[in-house]
Amino acid sequence: MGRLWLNSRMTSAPHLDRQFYNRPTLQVVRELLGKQLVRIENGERLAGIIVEAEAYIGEDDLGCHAHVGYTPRTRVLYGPPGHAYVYFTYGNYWMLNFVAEREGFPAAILIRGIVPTEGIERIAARRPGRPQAHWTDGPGKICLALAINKAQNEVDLCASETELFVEEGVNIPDSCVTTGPRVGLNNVPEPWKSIPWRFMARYET
DNA sequence: AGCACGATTAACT
DNA sequence: GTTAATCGTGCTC
Repeated sequence: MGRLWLNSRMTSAPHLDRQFYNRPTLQVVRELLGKQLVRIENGERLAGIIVEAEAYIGEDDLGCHAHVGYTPRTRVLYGPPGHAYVYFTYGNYWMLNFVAEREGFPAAILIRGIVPTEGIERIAARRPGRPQAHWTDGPGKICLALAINKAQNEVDLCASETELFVEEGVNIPDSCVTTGPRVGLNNVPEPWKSIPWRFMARYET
């Protein structure tokens, strides 16, 4: 895959709109593969192609934070789609999610892997001493690399002037997509522990 | 007020 | 493969 065409005319690349997120979560996750995540930091674009994501769908999903219902933490999940849900875990790491489905139904997509495309030097500076292949190959690493934390929680991904959004990227054919159980749900009962809501793209730069 | 646990990472054996 | 680090969240007392 060559250089992304939109790099040379980025000002014309539109944010994905709210209707993109206002759909069944599994459909949104699949279509997010290959899209470009963009973080505007001090006017500079930091970006990467999304290659791994997971779905967390509703209060019935015991792996989803919304299984505890409406709390201060899960409030954003019940809000309108197309917003960021950023939470803190393991005492160290931030996790970036996108809210999906209609307002009132709590669902989110965890961004687990991206391939950096823009702002490489700034990203590298935040991942000192580590090989490029491991800069953004985990949900906590993405937030470190792109300077995402609680300040980005509840950010509107669809607003015209937003610091975080998704735009068109590259096509990922079905032949390059694999699915499997979500990661890290060790104490979650079946079937939620093993349901194949993790989506991964084979993507060669 | 105290407790158990976590949608992880990096370092270690 | 195993494990420590580290603290916000939600639950119990």
